Amino acid sequence: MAIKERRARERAERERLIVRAARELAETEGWDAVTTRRLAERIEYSQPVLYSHFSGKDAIVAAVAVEGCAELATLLRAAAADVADPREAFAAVARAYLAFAAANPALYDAIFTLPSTLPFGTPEAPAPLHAAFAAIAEPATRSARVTGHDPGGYTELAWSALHGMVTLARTGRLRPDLDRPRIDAFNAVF
Amino acid sequence: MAIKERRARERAERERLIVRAARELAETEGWDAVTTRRLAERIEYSQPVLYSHFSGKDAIVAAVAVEGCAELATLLRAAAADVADPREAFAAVARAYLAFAAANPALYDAIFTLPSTLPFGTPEAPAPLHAAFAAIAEPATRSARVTGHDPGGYTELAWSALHGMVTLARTGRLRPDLDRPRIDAFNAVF
DNA sequence: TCAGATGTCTAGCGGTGCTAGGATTCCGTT
DNA sequence: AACGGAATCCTAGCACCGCTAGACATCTGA
Repeated sequence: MAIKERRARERAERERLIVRAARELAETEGWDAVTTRRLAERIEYSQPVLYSHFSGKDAIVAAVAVEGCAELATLLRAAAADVADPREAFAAVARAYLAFAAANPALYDAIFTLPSTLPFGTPEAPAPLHAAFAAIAEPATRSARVTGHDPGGYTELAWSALHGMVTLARTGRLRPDLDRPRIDAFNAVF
Repeated sequence: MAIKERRARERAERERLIVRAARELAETEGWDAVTTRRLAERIEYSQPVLYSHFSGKDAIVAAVAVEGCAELATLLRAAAADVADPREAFAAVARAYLAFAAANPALYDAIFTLPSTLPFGTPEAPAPLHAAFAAIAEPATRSARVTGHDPGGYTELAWSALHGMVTLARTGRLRPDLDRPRIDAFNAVF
């Protein structure tokens, strides 16, 4: 029965290969360049193989997104780890969030902007999704308590502001020379 | 030479027809449903006719976006018109902004989220774009003066928050039951 | 050794944005 | 009134997309 195990191992390995290839291709040439044909060529298999691992292209993007969520969660947690003051901790998380988005634009898109079928608010969402949201929500909630705001609304508002900055800046709708003042305003306001 | 004028008039009329058809189709079935074939069928011409008016599909979307910008600008100006207090005026603008996005999701996408080739920050941007931004920026700046923040950063941050709320809510990433607290937090913070 | 399960590929479907080239209609001139 | 040329429009097709049916090879276990 060891043969079956080896097979399963090889399958899992190939699945990781697909996700990695999709991510790399997206990061270097953008998601538009991630087609099933190019992906298949990249992993040196034919197209249909992709569909034996994932239900479709969306599922591949979703897999990349989940992977990215896990990384984002650890990054945000690390940013907040050694900061005692709640507002300073949240500011550090915000900085880390923006840095992540700037460093991994395609990954960020996979998680937050591409029309995904990922169930976000629901309990059956993959664990990394919850982890990433918690890594934002917990520092935000602590900051809300200090500033005396409703934690839920405050958290989602702050997250919206971060997400809005990322997406508007990416499409050239925000002035780059206002990057600093914008973040200063964020820290002043939240 | 009146013939040439009539021709030009008919051409302009057909161009408006294309933009209107694209907008209606997008609003009823989403931008994915707006294909050049369906658009051509809708205006009762063949596909290539579209390309005699616009350089490509992107240009059609951009035309819809410009049209939407003009409407958004007038809406926002109307919202701020009769409110004396700067912070209350800005809150009214924010409400109008969110209402516009909720009422015209496809139009909002055309303006703010679809990968557009519209030159946003630059001076050569179409007038409606400047008008729409000004309709946000002016009340925001007045509010910033009252609250003692840097106008530029404050304006772009507030806009980012609004835009983030719209896009995250649309993709099911924000909890609908927190809609009110979120807006309350916005009003408390900005 | 051999039937059957498993895995993979080739070929193709209906769709996309976009365009070349021919047909048709209309215009200004003789 | 008739004609040559310009303007207009459509048919047909390109290369690409996501996705899948069915043939082919390979490997497994009796």
